[in-house]
Amino acid sequence: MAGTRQRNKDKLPVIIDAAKAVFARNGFYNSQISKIAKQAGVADGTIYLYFRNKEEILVRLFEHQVGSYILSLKEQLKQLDDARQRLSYIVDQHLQILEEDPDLARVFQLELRQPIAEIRKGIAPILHQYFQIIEDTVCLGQQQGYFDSELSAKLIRKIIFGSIDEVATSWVFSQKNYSLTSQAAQLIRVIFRGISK
Amino acid sequence: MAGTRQRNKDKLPVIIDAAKAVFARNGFYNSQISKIAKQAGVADGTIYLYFRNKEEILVRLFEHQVGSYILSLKEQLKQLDDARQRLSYIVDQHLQILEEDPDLARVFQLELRQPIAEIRKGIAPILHQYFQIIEDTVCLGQQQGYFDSELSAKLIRKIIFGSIDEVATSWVFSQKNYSLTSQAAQLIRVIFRGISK
Amino acid sequence: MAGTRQRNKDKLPVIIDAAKAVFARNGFYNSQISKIAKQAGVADGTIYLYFRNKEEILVRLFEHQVGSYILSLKEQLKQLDDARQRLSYIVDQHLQILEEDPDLARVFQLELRQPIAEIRKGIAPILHQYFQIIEDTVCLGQQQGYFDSELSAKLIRKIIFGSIDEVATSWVFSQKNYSLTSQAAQLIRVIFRGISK
Amino acid sequence: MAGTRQRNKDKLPVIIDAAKAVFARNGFYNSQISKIAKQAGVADGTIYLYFRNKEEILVRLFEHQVGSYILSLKEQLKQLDDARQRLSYIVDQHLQILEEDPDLARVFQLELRQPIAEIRKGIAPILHQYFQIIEDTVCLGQQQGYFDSELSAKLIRKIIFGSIDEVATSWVFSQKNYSLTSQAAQLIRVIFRGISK
DNA sequence: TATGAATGAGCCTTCATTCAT
DNA sequence: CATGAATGAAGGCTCATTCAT
Repeated sequence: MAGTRQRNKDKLPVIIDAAKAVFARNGFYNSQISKIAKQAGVADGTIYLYFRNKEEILVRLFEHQVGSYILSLKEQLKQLDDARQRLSYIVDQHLQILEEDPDLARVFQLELRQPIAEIRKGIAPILHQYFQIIEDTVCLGQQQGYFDSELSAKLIRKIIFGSIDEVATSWVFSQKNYSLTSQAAQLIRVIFRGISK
Repeated sequence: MAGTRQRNKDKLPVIIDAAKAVFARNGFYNSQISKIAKQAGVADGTIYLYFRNKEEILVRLFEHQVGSYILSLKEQLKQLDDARQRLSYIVDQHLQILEEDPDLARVFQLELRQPIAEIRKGIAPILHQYFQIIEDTVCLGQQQGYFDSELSAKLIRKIIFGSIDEVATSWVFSQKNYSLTSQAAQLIRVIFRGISK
Repeated sequence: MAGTRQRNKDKLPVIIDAAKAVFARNGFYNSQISKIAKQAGVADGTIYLYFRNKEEILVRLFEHQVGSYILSLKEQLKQLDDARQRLSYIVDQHLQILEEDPDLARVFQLELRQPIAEIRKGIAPILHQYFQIIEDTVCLGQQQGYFDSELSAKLIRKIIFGSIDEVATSWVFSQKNYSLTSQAAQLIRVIFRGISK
Repeated sequence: MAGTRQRNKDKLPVIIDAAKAVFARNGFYNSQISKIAKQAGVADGTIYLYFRNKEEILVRLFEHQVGSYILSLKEQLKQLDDARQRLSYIVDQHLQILEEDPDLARVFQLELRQPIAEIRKGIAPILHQYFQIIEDTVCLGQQQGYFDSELSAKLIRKIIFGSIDEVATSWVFSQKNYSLTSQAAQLIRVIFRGISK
């Protein structure tokens, strides 16, 4: 008897957490629905009450985590007037979140890079929101006279995001025998120098 | 016509070119061996005379393109004494190669990001060679007194590669209605400022 | 709106009507229980308070419609003494009922032909009652000296039923741009000539 | 090691024969591809080298059997000048073919009645060819003055086909303890009387 | 070397049915 | 009686890989 039937519990977060763990451990391609269901303690079919298909699990996992993060990030940034402080905060938090949740880091830095149209399209809106926050912060810094106004804000965003992303990916591939956040200070220093007036 | 029958020629480069085109058009996951074989004008089984499996095609495609590039890159860098010139050259060439071959760009920036162990491991040695060239150049610049010696060369490499990579990926996703190499100058300027003494 | 919630009413006829419409529109195989439940305005589980399984819905739909028809048919036939009049009436009514209810026609002529043992067995008793009525009428006609007594009544029944059935099926497949009952007269004429003394 | 690989043998007729037997024994719905493959002595995947999907097997089985039958039927009919002889021949052969191959009879009379659009559409062209032959024969008989010209040839065809079909279906359902062809004579007599001038 | 027909393991998804509420 | 979330068995189909020719 595969467990008594659970009712009235919201299975959505349970499944998302299970998927995160399974994806991190096995990779998206090798994470069969049955594995995720088992990990979540639900039946295979139950997954499909919450998700249209396997790809959507990955997309919704991203939305779930990043969507709420963006909300709190926006809230926190309001507290800071100085664009340099804001940018610092963004980089710091980005690295900290990944370091605190290695499964999440693995899923974000590796599995989410699936070259599957449905996944890329599903992720795009949220990702672009995050890009926008960075670009807005850069623009603010330019208005405040801290950052070089001759540089394209979009290009700077690519440099910032690209740098963080590569630092994070290297850390995931490494044995994680060093702290990810410990790289934040130097990373921010280089970025600031690079884009300052 | 998807390729006339090739005879008595080495089929290896033909297959690699075919794979590049098919991967770029359909994505790795949706590029069946039979599609690649058809595009190359050979039988399905012939592919397996040259490659152990599908993953190896992607890896060898990478090795084929990047391996020879690294050789010529090393040659060119020897001609330049100034680490700043060398770094400039690296960034420039990186972007230029991708811009000149959109299929290659698509495969490198998207399809090669497969979270499949065999692919990642296969690519690693060559990729690390490329990373080493960048790090060596950074160290040289530090010795020459141009770059800040207090910064970790490895971290700087991550920033440089991460930035280029993100700029390239954005371009691939875009309608490519702007020049990729046109971004090189600003990108290099930011990097230089960021890591200069 | 696919049916407002019914309360305190016998849901059996509601479900049967819903099933008829859904079967006619989607075919038996593509008519999920959830579709029928939605159309009937009841919960999926409610269906199983009235029917053992999906097949039984089809069978009981048949019983429901044909069973009561047979009762009234027998009643009507009693009014007629002449076997020729009786047979005429049977053919007429058969076609008329189908023409008046296109959903019913579709279900009877197509969906009910499921090669599923449970369905065939469930339908058989009622269908055989109908066959018996036809055969009895034929026998009566033979006794009355109208029909050729050398012909097997059972064979004649097959010819009569087969003819009506094929005429009806053709009509269902057609765009129904002609009247089904308009074929009754000619059909009866051929049959009568065929079996008359 | 499921048997040594068979090469250069045309597996198409082998699969079709296997499908006929499996469909007859289990019904279309309960005839898994793996069952058909096993019966045919090929791998599951091999089926899909010859058929797009399960439905197509049924359709092509019909085409295979009826298509060639129609060719020979047309040939034979040419030998006969009298429309009455032709019609006799058609009915006779129809019943004889089914009686000689009980598996075929079961598939034709029961399994082929699947209310699945793809199957109905696939069968239609061939079936209509057969209908046409019957209608043409009826028309010829009308021109030759044997059959009543006031009757619609199409309606007569429905009566003829419907009658044969019902006789055949009854026989399939029966324990087959009587000869199907033995019914031909009476059936033809009734039809002739019914449609004669 | 080259072929391409054949293989068969593997998995996502559906949906009839159940049962705790 | 009624609900509808949860179940989980079942199977059609794909496609990387093999190997007799």
